[in-house]
Amino acid sequence: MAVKARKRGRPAQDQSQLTAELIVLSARRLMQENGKVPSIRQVSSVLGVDPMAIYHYFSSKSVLLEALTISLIEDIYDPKEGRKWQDELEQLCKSYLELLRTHPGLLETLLSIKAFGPAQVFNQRLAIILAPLELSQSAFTQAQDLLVDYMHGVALAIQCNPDNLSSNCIDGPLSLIRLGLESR
Amino acid sequence: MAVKARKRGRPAQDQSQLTAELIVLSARRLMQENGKVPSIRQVSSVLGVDPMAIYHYFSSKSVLLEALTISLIEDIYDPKEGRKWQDELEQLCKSYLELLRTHPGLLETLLSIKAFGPAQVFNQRLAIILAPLELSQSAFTQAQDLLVDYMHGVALAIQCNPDNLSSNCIDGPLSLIRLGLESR
DNA sequence: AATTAATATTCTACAATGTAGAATATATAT
DNA sequence: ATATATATTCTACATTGTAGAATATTAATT
Repeated sequence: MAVKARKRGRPAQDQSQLTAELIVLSARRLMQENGKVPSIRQVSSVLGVDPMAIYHYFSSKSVLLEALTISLIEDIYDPKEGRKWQDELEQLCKSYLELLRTHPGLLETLLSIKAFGPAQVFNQRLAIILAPLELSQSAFTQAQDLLVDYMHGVALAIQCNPDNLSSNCIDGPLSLIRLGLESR
Repeated sequence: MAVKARKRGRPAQDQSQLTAELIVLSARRLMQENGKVPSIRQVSSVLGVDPMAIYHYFSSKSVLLEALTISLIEDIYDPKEGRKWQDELEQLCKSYLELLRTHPGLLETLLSIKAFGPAQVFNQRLAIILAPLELSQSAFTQAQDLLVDYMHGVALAIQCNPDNLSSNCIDGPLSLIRLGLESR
């Protein structure tokens, strides 16, 4: 039997309602399954709904992708007090990378976000981790800029070469950065 | 008067002939003018030719973009002997960035290229520049991996935020990397 | 010179995509 | 009871990459 086609117009209360969260969740799952940004039609299809229904909740696809991207924040490693900053740094970086690796195609969205997104959270937590080093303002900013852009570069490389590259490829470069930081 | 529509079939000898180079050149110019990867139809339009004519020279759009990307190699800074490695490094990085900044949308193509592309040239010239430092094999690879991926990350950031960012944003991070290298 | 094959091109057409705008059915407010 | 707001489907369009066929010119073969 075919899935019963929904009627036109606002659905009755017993009918399942669409929500922004549901849409983001479906898009996110599709993204992880297929390794790429899904089309609006694909998202609407798994929700059993007309493509245009999505636009009641998100004014455009890029707005939906922004919401999706912001929802990834919760998966970023949250540093604990009183551990070696070197280890914390590695964990933060790898969780961030893992996030981007498992959600390919979001980099450009992420970098275009004006609001408080994953990149800002990364920077914020990086600040906490590097605090014990008591770097000068400028030295800290240098490290921050270097690290976050390096992460994005690696994420892109992994995205374009998923088979040859893993998150471990940052180990060497990270140790070089640590060296630079320690010699301040 | 309208541009006289070309006849179907192979053109006579006096007619201007299409070439792979001409196509790449047109695509490249369009890319710089419009700040994004052109559609096949746009390219064919400035060449006064049917879209499908392009496919006689390139089997797919991505193959054309690869050719375009490889043609950018000639714009990468070629380091001179006997200068300070720090200055040469900066020049190499900035020329590479400039290249990517003026040809937005090629990053993914660039990173997918199996053949000898701009990224390989960057790495090669980096090796020449860093030679005087006499780094260990592993230290050198670390620096190489860090730098090239950092460049790509910055390029992406600039691409997503062309108004707020310039090539100078690498100055701080570069000095941190130099510090790491000098302490080897 | 005649015929055949290769080459360079246009033409037609299709599927996928984002999304504008209208129609419609239900819920809520007045 | 009526009007307005809300949530949805329907229809339609422009853009894009590109497959496949038709066609005109050139080059190779007989």
